[in-house]
Amino acid sequence: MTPSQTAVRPDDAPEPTYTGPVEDYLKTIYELERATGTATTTDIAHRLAIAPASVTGMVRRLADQRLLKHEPYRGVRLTQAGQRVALRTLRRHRVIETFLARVLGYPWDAVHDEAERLEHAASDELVDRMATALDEPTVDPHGAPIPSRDGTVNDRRYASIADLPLGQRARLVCVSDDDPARLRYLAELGLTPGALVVVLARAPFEGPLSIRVGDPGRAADHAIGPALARALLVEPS
Amino acid sequence: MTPSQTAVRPDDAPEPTYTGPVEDYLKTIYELERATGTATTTDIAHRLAIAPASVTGMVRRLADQRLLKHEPYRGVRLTQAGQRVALRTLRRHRVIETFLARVLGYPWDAVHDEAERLEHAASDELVDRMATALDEPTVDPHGAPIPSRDGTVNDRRYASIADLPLGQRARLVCVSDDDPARLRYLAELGLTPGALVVVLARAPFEGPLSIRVGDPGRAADHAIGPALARALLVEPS
DNA sequence: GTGGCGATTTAGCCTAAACTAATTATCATC
DNA sequence: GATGATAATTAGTTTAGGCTAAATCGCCAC
Ligand SMILES: [Mn+2]
Ligand SMILES: [Mn+2]
Ligand SMILES: [Mn+2]
Ligand SMILES: [Mn+2]
Repeated sequence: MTPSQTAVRPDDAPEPTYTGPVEDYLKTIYELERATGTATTTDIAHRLAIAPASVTGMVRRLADQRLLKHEPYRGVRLTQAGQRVALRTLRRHRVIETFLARVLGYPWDAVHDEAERLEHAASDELVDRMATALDEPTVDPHGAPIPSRDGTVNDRRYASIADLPLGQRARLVCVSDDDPARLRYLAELGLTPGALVVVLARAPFEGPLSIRVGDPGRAADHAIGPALARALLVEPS
Repeated sequence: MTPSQTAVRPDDAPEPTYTGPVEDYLKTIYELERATGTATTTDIAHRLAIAPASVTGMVRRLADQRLLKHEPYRGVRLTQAGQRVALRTLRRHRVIETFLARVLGYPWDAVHDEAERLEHAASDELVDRMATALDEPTVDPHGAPIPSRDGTVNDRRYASIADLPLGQRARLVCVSDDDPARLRYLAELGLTPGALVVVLARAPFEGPLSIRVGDPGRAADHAIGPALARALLVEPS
């Protein structure tokens, strides 16, 4: 667990405020860049559920504000300034999710949608107070790392359970959080962060995986599809 | 303390969602109507810190949506539907203020600005969870009544300390919440909801009031201006 | 009743952020 | 090296919610 610097703040200028849509674009681009190297127009459009032409328009505005660089027909890359805004928004989102789950008893499949709106309305002051009340949490309810106040984040890459060698014991680290129904299903299977998992068998041709979930004695076996498997990140143990 | 019906919900239709600006207009109009009978263009503009011409435009849109009736050059009145939205927003605002103060330790002069934004992003679900966690509070940190889930509110009128007879003992019920500096000053003077107050003297020609604040033994005397006095609501006791 | 003045509305403009339809660029394939 | 298929951009439109400047209304004083 080596937290590594991914963005620095160059000075103490009072960070300007951005609109909700702008924060969501930057957050999405940050995650796409991290996942696939560069963020393309279509990917961004798909994630935000808007038309590709709309993305082109917003990307031009964000480039004007030096929040990203746009290579037409190629993709976009966040600047340091853009990354800073993205990480601040990601911190808000994840601190809020954690607060809703731990303090207000929200089920883990309901926190994401609520946080998706609150992240744009909550002040840094509020988010910091929540973080303090939670004793400075480092991961959100789905296992995603929470960036620190000063914009550093644990950006360690984990393997997906889809790539885990047969028989290798591992801990579930993180699950993707955007589909409530999927999250409810995962909880039913005991697939929450920290759970012990082993892959028993993997069927060929994009077939299902047989997995054993849970600590010895209370383990249960399940079969999951390859798409679901790719959304589960694990750490061998 | 007789809670009286100020709005009813006619059916169980899923209340549509409104934009932040719309909610703020309706909330402001509700309060102006309550305070002065009718809400005028200039009053609304002044409260929301926007140009009167902008208010005329928005009022037309709100009238189109049957949220209020507009008599040109005369003023506006909320419809039942408009009142319902106003009270729901007011409930959110006040529950959020109370939560910030009691659970997260916010000072009472900082909760209003934060709630002014969060009230538009928080779901009813979240607000109800906050209210439950607070054991269904009935007043916010400034003493204003919190509308219930079903849209009823204690709309009892209180006298201002400016109108209190000399020597009459009274309890401070509610202070206006929009000026942080004023709130900090009131706290310094011990003028928080529940405080015992007596008017000792009142200078003529809009002069200052001499008041005694606090329970016998720990009481202190202060002089306050008439404008400040009008912002302090009391209940004789 | 007429003037004047403050309150209000109208007219015209702007920005953000979305859309659809049409055009253009890139790239793999023949 | 020409050709589609796919991705991306451009062009033009829409809606919400602001703005300023100009016109108009309501009402009080004379
Ligand atoms: Mn989330
Ligand atoms: Mn969001
Ligand atoms: Mn308030
Ligand atoms: Mn507000």
